[in-house]
Amino acid sequence: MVLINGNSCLVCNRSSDIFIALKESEVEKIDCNRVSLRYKPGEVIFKQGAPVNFFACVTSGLVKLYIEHQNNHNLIIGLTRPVNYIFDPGSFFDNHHHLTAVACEETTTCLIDAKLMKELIRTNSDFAGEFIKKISLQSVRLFDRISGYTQKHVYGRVADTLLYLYPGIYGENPFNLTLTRQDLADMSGMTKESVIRVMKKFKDDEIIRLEGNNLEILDQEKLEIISKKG
Amino acid sequence: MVLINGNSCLVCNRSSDIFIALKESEVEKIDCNRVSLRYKPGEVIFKQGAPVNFFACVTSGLVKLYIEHQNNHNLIIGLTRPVNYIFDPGSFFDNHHHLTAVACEETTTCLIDAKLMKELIRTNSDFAGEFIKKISLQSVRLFDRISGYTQKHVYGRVADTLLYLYPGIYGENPFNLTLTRQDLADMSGMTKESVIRVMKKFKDDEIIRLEGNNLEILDQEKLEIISKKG
DNA sequence: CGCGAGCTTGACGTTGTTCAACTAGAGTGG
DNA sequence: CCACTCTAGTTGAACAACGTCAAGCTCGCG
Repeated sequence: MVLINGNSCLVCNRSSDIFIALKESEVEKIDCNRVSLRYKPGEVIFKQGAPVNFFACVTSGLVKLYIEHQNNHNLIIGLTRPVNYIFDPGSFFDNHHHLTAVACEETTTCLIDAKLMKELIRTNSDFAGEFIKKISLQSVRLFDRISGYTQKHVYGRVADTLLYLYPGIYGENPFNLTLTRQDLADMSGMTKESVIRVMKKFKDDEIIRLEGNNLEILDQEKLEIISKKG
Repeated sequence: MVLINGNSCLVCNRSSDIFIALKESEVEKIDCNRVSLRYKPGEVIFKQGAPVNFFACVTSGLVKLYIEHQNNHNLIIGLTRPVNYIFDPGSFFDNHHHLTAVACEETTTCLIDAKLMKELIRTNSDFAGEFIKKISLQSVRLFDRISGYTQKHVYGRVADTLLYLYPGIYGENPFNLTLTRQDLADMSGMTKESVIRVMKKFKDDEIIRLEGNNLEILDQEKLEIISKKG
């Protein structure tokens, strides 16, 4: 990873939306206590179990957040696209990460000293409110996704994952899939072989078009039906 | 449900621990804006999809929180024992419940006007901080449980559930199981038939003692091994 | 050119669901 | 006080879904 501290937070058009709750003097404080870094695909931003030293704000690229499991079977609980802070609930709970964050593409993040963020939360209740909203949003999304893990069959789960990818993560429709098949499996709670088989079925049924890593959702409506039916 | 408004919050020994962040005048405000109700087993406290009108604090009994699913297959994401607020992230996100809360035993709750709570969060940043901590704690617990849903086999999942019940939910060891087999299934992401079969195996292996709804954990250590191994 | 990582495919076996039948106990009404 | 109904729990058999394993493929890179 490479240090690339650029513009001040005050003029950065990549600043997070939770900053609206901050006064200019507070943003300046953040500017003085941040580091901007560049990560290559596969590089770890923070690791489950490690103490929380900073808050990371993704300013470009794509980051996967997952729970590590013994036998290489991780569970990806979400992806973070710019511009967004990575909200690991462990930051507030026991000061240890409960998630691992890894760059999936060439990614840049701003790291901000955790003590400063916590102080701002303690002193600025509007900012605290924004934080509560963000954490809640993440929980709600998690609810939506996990209810599928146990209840739905593989087709429904892959459909869920594809609908999460577009339009949520990749904004355009054919898009270049920067996640591996294993990542898709870890997002859906299944094996990569099953992902491949389901995707092949979707391709045969002309629900998607897939060539290598170029993926196009052809029939979003049908995907939604499959997602609902399980 | 029956109205049973009792003592003032100021002298109630059942007040939630997040109240430590409140000034006396703020607690008094809450006291004026609350209702205490009694629920019978099976009664709904709030329902997924409904607007958030109040915050519920469980003062006695046991409450299950679940995500509703089409075909009667719910997913219980947690249980709430007194004295604790029920933290539905929807309260902060879009003002609609994303969970259903149902009493499992004879249960009493204090309902507090949502507007007041939100105002206190907005004006008292210590209180907001306590809220963030609570929501985070809930998320972390959820992480621990959901990672098991997709990765573990039925034995590991039931072991998880039993270890969550004791000592977390039922404080004493033999205990009277007030949850149904279906509830255990909904907590473990499986069918009630499978729960019964697994529990029978545990019984045969003398890991638990089970007579009707009287359950004793005989070998907690072995349960932990099964939980880890999956 | 050869190596390795990621992807794909097929055969096979296990796990856990489904379905159906049966039991036990609690509540109800004659 | 006894039939009745209803719900929760239990058991067994059959089947399908999905994971496992093993082999082969593709493509980028040294």
